[in-house]
Amino acid sequence: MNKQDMRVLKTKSSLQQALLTLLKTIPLEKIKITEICREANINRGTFYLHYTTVEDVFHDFFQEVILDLQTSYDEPYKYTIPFEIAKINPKSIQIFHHIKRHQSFYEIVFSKNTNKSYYYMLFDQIRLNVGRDYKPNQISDVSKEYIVGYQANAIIGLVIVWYENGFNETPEEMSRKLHKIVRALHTIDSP
Amino acid sequence: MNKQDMRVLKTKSSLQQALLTLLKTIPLEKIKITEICREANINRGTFYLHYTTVEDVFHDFFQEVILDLQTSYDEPYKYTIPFEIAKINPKSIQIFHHIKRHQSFYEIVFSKNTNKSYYYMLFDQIRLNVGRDYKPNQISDVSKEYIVGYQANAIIGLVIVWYENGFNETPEEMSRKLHKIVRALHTIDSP
DNA sequence: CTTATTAATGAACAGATGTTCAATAACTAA
DNA sequence: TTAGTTATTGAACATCTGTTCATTAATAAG
Repeated sequence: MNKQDMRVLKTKSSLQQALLTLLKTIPLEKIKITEICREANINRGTFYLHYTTVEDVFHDFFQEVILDLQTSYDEPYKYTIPFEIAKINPKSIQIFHHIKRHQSFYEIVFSKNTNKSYYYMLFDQIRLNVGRDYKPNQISDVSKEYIVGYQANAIIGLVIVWYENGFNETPEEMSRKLHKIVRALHTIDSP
Repeated sequence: MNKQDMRVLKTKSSLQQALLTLLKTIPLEKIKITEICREANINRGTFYLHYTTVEDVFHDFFQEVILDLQTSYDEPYKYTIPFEIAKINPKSIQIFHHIKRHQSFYEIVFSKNTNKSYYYMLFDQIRLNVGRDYKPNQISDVSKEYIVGYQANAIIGLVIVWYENGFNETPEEMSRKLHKIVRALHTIDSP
């Protein structure tokens, strides 16, 4: 399975293209290996040479989406160093633009029928970035990883509600919400 | 399919018991319908009379777990009304005790290979309770559902990190962490 | 206890999965 | 261009899925 081999590249891209075609009419979890192979004109035995499940093929795509997420997240850093989410211009929170851009992918990510691997890929990437903003000893006796996990999944919670509402709000509106919540949690109700 | 019929009850409980037995050695997503039926001495055709997938059987169990979650969540309310998470005694945050009690279930819930339906059941239940603590106009221009989604999923974020660490910390320690984070987010960094 | 109802069974089916194999075709490096 | 490597193919296999059906057995209600 030489990755340079043109035959391998061709086979993989045929399968990926076939998956995209099928995804327009069939939900991911209902797509059979047999069906992808039929659509791609690839022998079923060949499929198992490269992938083991239909989701494996989807995984390849998702890598690119995650790359775009990182680019989006890096955006505001270009202008604000150090990064403090509570003080930044909400317009520069680009994650919601990224999600809206890949809406059809994220509908799969948040669908209750697909497994959690894509959710965790998203979670990990956001944790990476939230961790970058972390200031040591922010909260005494609570380790960084828990605070980061808390904050990263909170953002995803916002996105899940957005997803449940059919992604109706604009990305700008969502950025504003996040900005307001984070600011509020830092300012209201102080003793 | 009369739900009163003893035969139905017997069949269902046989299948449920068989699932529990198999779960001790095989992960949920690898358990085949054929295997449950073999273990339960139930005809495969009968299985389809009551369930459609292996996960359907698991679902029945999970209902009971969610019930226990609600009971745990209700605990502190008995003593503190109105409920304010930032001011409550961390010992009375019972959710982590609940999860530790059902650790083997939650290992399935958070496994990256199972689908998101159990995650969402947990999320919904926590949202229900976070929503109960909600004070109107907490954050202007951000609707309740988004704030609740944010906070509920944040708590789950904490649990995911706990899960990743093999549930090593005690429930008391986790309650303390949540308490500290919530308090900190309400008190530090105020202008 | 009897009877009408209905759940469970076993058998059968087409289709999908996961895997293996020798034969063939396509590719790379020389 | 050629020779050697290796990906792809098609065929075959056992197993699992999803569904249907007449037959049998268990149950609830009178």
